[in-house]
Amino acid sequence: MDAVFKALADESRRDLLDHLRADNGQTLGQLCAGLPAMTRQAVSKHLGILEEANLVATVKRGREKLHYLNPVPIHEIGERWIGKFERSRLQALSDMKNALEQEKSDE
Amino acid sequence: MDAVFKALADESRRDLLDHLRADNGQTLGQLCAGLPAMTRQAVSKHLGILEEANLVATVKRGREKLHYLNPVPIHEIGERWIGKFERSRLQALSDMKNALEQEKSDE
DNA sequence: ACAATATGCAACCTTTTGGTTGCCTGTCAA
DNA sequence: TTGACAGGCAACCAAAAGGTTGCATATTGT
Repeated sequence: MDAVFKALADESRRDLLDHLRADNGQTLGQLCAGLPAMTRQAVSKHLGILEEANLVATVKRGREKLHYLNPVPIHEIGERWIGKFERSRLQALSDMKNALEQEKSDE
Repeated sequence: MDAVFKALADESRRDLLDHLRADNGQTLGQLCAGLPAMTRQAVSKHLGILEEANLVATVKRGREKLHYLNPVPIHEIGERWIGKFERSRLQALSDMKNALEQEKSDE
């Protein structure tokens, strides 16, 4: 679990997860295009860390490598500090918040 | 949100959250007693970081300061990368896992 | 008032981390 | 086969993070 938290501690890596969530199964090159402020080697290093933390799974296809977001470790974070009752209460709250924001963007 | 992930990146701070989850509202001194491998100043620093990340809320009572775990930011982590459908699926899986572990410890 | 208790603040040091540059390997298409 | 494309590896550097020591402040009980 330590690797998961360490991996999530960096903004660039969270951005990478965001990009994968928006478009799953991207190659290193594609992800680099989405983060122009970083060299390919830096992105590659970050992906390595995310992969080691089991937050992304990869499939090699020819000379390219596809990256997929794995949500399981993220889900397990909540299991650690949030009780069963608290969870449904918090979920209700954030659902309500989302709904309100939805309404707001509709008007 | 950055502060939250940074705060959770450290094992000692996660331990502190565990201790608070087990027994909410502890003072600095009490928490130190639970982590004998660290000086009071180190624990204090960690608590400061957790407080800044809004993961713990504090109440001053006389000369002591009580620390309470705040689960809201933790819950919001899942909201970022886990979709609505995925969430219920993952929850069902971990509930099943917990149930199986429960049975196992009963026998 | 005063000593003990509970915590806060700041300077300092060591390790870890994010990032870069440079070079190497493997795969595809002409 | 050969050049271009996709990615991997390693050494190195600057910045950030965790931890310690030392001292200061505030509250409590006698």
